[in-house]
Amino acid sequence: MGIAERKEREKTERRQAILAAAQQLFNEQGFEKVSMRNIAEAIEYSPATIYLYFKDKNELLFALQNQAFGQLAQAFESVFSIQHPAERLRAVGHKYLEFAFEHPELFELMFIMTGPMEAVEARGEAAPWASGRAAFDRVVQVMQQGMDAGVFRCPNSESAALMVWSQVHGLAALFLRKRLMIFPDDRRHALMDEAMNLFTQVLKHGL
Amino acid sequence: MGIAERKEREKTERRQAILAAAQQLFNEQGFEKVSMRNIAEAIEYSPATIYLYFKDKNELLFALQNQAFGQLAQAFESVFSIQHPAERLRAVGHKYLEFAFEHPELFELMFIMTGPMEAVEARGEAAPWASGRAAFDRVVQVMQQGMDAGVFRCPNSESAALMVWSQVHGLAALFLRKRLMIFPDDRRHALMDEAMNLFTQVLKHGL
DNA sequence: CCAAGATATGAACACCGTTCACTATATTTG
DNA sequence: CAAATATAGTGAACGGTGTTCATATCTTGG
Repeated sequence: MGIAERKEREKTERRQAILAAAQQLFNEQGFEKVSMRNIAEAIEYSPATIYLYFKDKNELLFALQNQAFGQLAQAFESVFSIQHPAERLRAVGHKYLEFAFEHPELFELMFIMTGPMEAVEARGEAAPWASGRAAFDRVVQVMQQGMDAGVFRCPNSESAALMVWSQVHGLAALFLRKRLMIFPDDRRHALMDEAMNLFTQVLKHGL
Repeated sequence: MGIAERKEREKTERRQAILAAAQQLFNEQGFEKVSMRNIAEAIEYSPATIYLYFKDKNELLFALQNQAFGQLAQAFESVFSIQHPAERLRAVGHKYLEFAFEHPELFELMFIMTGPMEAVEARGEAAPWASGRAAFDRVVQVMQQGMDAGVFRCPNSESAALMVWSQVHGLAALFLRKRLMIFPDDRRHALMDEAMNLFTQVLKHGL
């Protein structure tokens, strides 16, 4: 049945084209400009057509989010070549912030927008949101390696990873949501660097 | 000129009524249901009327945000009766998380929604966003006290406050945006507690 | 009592996500 | 090959959003 296969292939191609158009819209216009109508216009289809390939906008955002988490996990890969656990952890934090600043729209998608998570809830799978978990597991792994090497002393790699994740996420989220406007423009970045440096220092010796 | 005064008073009263209605809508229906039309309906006015008292929705949200920051700063006040700096800092973090979980809609307003910050940017004042700064300064103060007492060893109370703020904010933001769905329901809260406990532990002795 | 100013609003504009009856095309069947 | 059927796509509509503006009403100083 070569025809059925071709149809299948064409279908996923169109699905991919929709995602690509949405992705581009995200990067070039910002998440607020990503509407079903704008996406449709970009691929020269009617808005209604998108609903043949995605149940609703949340499902589309969810698919996009999964791609983004793939990219983030990819960005983490390079840190595993770093030998010392503390340096490796520091690199993970750095990669996270770097990713947030270089791809603020993907950061929105992954960590701030409610839409994709509503799709996760609507699915109600037993092991939901695998792409998010996979990215987080990279950090768990780094913590575990540090514990195994006797460098980190903590009861649980998962909670330790959550602590580190929260730290860098908090900084990135406050910045991207303009909440660091309480600081003068010229002090802002320096202050963020100081906060991060202090954190790594605290991990070593305490406050 | 008693009349002019009365007019002035009535004007601010109506402004306040609008804010109160919006506040109530926030608490009872969630931030997504707070529309100009819903607010107008609640106070039995036309939507257009609100624009006589607020330039646009962002200005209204900004006013609401300021009230929320007042409440948060208020919630921080009690920690200053705690003697030991480390315990006091721990209490600040606890208060922050408590506030986030008890008033998730106010948390949205203060730290996640883009609307209020666009109003701040539109104003372009020399010292913008004073209410946010005031709340943050409570944490700076706690850090400074710890440094003065010789308990905290860090170069700068402001960057140290930013680190602590980011830590608790990150945890609250990840939770409220449903990003902790990677954890099973029954482990979630325990894991958050562990992460917070680990952080305070790390502040003492390092990792 | 009238003119002027303050206050309020209905209707409209341009968006948004979503649905559905409908058409046009491609494929399968008789 | 023709008829029946399945697939793909869409225009128009529904109810929602923030916002603007001409119009109407009500209050007040002269």
